[in-house]
Amino acid sequence: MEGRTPMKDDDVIGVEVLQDLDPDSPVSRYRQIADQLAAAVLDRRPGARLPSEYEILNRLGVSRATATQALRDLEQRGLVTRRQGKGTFVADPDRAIRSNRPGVLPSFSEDLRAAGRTTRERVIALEIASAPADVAAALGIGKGDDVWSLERIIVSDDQPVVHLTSWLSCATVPALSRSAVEATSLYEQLSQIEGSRPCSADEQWSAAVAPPTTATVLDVGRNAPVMRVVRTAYLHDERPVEYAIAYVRGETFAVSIHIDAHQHRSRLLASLTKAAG
Amino acid sequence: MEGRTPMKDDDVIGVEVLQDLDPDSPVSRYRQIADQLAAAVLDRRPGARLPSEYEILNRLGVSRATATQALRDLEQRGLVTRRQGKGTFVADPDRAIRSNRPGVLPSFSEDLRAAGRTTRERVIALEIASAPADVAAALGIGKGDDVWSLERIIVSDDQPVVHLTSWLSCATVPALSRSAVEATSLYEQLSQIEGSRPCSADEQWSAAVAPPTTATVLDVGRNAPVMRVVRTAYLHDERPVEYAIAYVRGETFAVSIHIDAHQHRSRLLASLTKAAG
DNA sequence: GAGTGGTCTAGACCACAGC
DNA sequence: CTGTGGTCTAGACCACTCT
Repeated sequence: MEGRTPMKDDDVIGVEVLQDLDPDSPVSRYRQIADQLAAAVLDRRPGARLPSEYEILNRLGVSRATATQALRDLEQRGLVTRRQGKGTFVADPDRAIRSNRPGVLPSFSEDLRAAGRTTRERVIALEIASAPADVAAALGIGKGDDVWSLERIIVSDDQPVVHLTSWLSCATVPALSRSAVEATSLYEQLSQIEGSRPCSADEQWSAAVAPPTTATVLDVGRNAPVMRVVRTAYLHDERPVEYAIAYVRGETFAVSIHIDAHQHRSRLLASLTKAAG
Repeated sequence: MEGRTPMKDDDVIGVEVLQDLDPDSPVSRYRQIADQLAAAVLDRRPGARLPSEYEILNRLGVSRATATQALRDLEQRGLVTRRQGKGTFVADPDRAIRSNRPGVLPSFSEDLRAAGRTTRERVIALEIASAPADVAAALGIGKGDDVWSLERIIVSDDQPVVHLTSWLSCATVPALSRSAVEATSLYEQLSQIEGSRPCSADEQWSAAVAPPTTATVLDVGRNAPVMRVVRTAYLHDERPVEYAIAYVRGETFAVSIHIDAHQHRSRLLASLTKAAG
């Protein structure tokens, strides 16, 4: 329809951004719509308006339920907010969910790049070791079994920010090379080994003092506060594939959480961001 | 089958738990179904099976979309996981979302109680002060404007765990009494003042060393690591109502995050839990 | 093959916001 | 009033899992 209230072009994402759907795509229709809109959202300022459900269904010839599902998908990713009677609008980027790439787990490097920082990874050591008790328990293998032990530093904007050690069962991940990890990333390498792509992860973030070696590597004082992150990553069938302990410079980064009780539902997003103060 | 929890035949939530819906209720049908199932889920062990969509629609006479929406609602709260071809199952409680109570923001006390600990709140000071710059900026008021300053300690299992200071604009919250806050909770009090119920919040968790007064109050050493939490709580119309800075004993509690890339979607839950190690 | 959830259609009525 | 999202119906086809 023509004749909308005069508004800056900047504040509206028109239906024109939507290309016809690919009927042969394995990707569902609502997902194709959502992905197109997600790309458009990135350029826009918070508060910009998205096409309404009816505009989408008229443009693409889908049912309303499909248009609704596309917009709800974006809402769940934290990219937009929806208001009854008003419309769908670009959300505050601080409140976006960590990874928007489907099926891919966010890594520390990704978090940092999402925060607008450069990243570089350096492998300190990659070797086969025998699993300590805590590692064996987390990976569901026997104590003393062979595991890859991978120690890395993530350097961001020329400052060492994360010191992390990962353990992976040699039974699950037969081969791993230092050059490949340095060239791409650990998760990238795992994705290329059939069936060893991590699909979910549990992380625990707590405050701690930097252990001596970490303090040296991160170039902080002996009793410096750090975020201690314990991560277990799982395969599609819930078998653990990676157990990692990371230390993040405490004064530099924080976990941001947004809690939303609108609409009688608690929603919760998180991202690694610059710490306040 | 491998799965982290073995399953018995009797780990089934039958359709019998579902009572007929109240057609006069202002609560939507899918929400009534979800709430009934949520109550049933609490008693069950992870892995227990929920009624299928078809069992629900046959039992209650709703359409399949409504049954689907109920189960998807539970999935978004982190209470269940759904698997194509298999069914819907009770999720690991560690992966549940922080607050399951609709429309209510989780507080530190709630987090601790959810972790199975007792809590007690003690008000150290409640007074009207003039807003410092950072508080004024967060609350969207002028520097020096009148604000409530509320300093509290949360004691859990006879140990001081959280030291927090909240600031609230006197313009938004005209009255506040020490006894009322001690008897219930700050958020409970705010809920009873028309229009001052917090609906959403941003939190930032970072690692820090305990400031001197906090170290004394929490009974930790001078350079002890703590979680520094900065929270801004918002009303329904997005106006800020509370700005708070809290310090949580670092070695005791952690933020747990679960990232799920199943089904081409990143999902993210968080809860305050006991720290590992 | 039977049962499950994933997706989709083509309608419908409602509550809410803004004019 | 119109336009928005919230909810709902009564179907449908599909992909996946298990037997």
